[in-house]
Order: sequence, then structure tokens, then C-alpha cells
Amino acid sequence: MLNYIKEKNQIKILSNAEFDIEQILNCGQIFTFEKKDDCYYVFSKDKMVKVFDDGKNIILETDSVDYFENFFDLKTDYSLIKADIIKKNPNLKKAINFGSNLRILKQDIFETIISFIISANNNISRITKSMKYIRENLGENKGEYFSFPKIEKLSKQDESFFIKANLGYRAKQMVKALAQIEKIDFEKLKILDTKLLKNELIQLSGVGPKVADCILLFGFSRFDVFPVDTWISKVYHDLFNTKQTNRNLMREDLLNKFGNLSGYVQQYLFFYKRSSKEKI
DNA sequence: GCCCAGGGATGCG
DNA sequence: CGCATCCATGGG
Repeated sequence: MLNYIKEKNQIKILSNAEFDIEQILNCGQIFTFEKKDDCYYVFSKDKMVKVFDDGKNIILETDSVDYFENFFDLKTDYSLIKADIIKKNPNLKKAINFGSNLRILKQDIFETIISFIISANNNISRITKSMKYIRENLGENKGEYFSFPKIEKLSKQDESFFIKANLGYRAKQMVKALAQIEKIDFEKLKILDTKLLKNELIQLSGVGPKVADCILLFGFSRFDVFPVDTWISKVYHDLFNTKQTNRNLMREDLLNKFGNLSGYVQQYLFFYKRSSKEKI
């Protein structure tokens, strides 16, 4: 279990605990953060948290302590999850030790949909820049930073705005998707089981099986999903000694193998392969 | 200058 | 169905 102390404007976590902000932010789940002078600034909705290490503790400095306690999933015991995964497949030990202090964020659903529509066939630094452009041109000025704009504001933009945000051919999809999202009641969607919910998400323009899985994992906290991108495809070839190219079949196989641990396994493998580039 | 990036939409057989 | 092709644009 993660030990931490909640105070009025900060959360303190022991420096050697299962919380590594670099791993958390660089494992490809979030594109709305900046690094400045050994501090990380993470943005979600209209909120911000500043994360740094004072030598003894990791400090999460924010006006929204409860929000980021949930956002960083501080109540979940990752040591149990990691042990379960290794028990299922000892070959994953290397990847889990590599990213042993990452955590899966509980992000805002709307922001997750937008960022992962942008993510399709794109690279992380470019996705990050597009998200920054959207915040800084449509968000509310909060002094130190800009909030992420709400659906009402985003849905009023035309294709040319998203071209300027460097979405490329995804600009058209984004305009369509925003019109669709306006009509969605997310509270009703939350009740659906993962399979039905995925079918709903795939209706959105620019959302296919992989992007839907990412939205389910990072936005809806569903762990019975296994997003398969180019990195997971590579690591799948390494792990199971196959040249399978059909990503749907890979996903089915991985889901069968890992069940409700799938979302976690996927994240350890993605981070390991993309960061180290090594064979597992 | 080339290949790749957290893939999806479309069309064709 | 499954499969091939096209899609903008910057990173490495």
C-alpha cells in the first residue's frame, strides 16, 4: 500500500515509494504536462498539480488535493497487481521491474477522448504539442496555466482551427467527433459493461478499436482491455515468438491470457518496449 | 531523404 | 467478413 499524507495544499509521498512521476508521465497515457527545473506540472481539466522531490518526500502541490489523490490512483496497491502479473507469466518480470513505479491515471473522459483521437498514427511529442495548442488557444487563463476547454467551446471550432493545432487529416474527424460527443450522456455510458461501452465509443469519428481501448483504460478505468499499438505489437512478437500481424487477434489472445489484469500488463509492456527498445 | 509514429476510414473483392 | 491503400506532418 502506498503511504502518503494529505494536507491542505499538498500530498506528501515518501521518495522511495511506488510513485515515480517520470514513469507515470512518460508511459504514454497523458499528453498534458510540462517539465521545468526538475518540477513537473500536470494539467487536467481546470486544475494543475506541481510535482517535485524535496530529497525526502515527493510533493504534489495543488489546490485540488482530493482530485489528484484520485487522479494518481493513490489508493490502489500496485504491489499486489505486480505480484499477480508475475505469477501469471514470469517472463514479464523484467518489464515490471523496469516500470515498477508507474501508475495508471484516472483521467477526465472528455480529455482522454480528444487526446487519443489525436494520437492515431502520430508521435507523442506531436500529440503533446497539439494538446498544448488547444489549451492555450481555447482554455481559460488561470494565471500560471490554461485550463482544458470544455466541449461547448471545442465543438464551436471548425476544421481550420484543428489544422492550426497540427492535427493534419485528423482535423476533419475531430470536428465530426465533437458534434457526436455533444449528444452523449457520459453518466449513462459509465454503467455499461466494457464490451457495450466500447461499441458506443467506436461510433465516434476517429475512434477505432485501439483508441477506444485507450479511452476505456485511461478514462473509464476499465482494465479488461488491451490496446495494441505498434509498440505492443513489437513486444508481442518478442514475448510469444511469432510474426502475427493481425492486431485484433493479438488483442484477443492477450485478453484471454491476462483477463482483468490486461490494462496494467499493457502499460508495463508499452513503457518497457518504447523506453528501452530492447527485446524482452 | 527516409521511415516511423499509442491507427482509422474507405473501398474493393 | 478480411485485406490494401490512403491519409498530414513532425521526429529521429
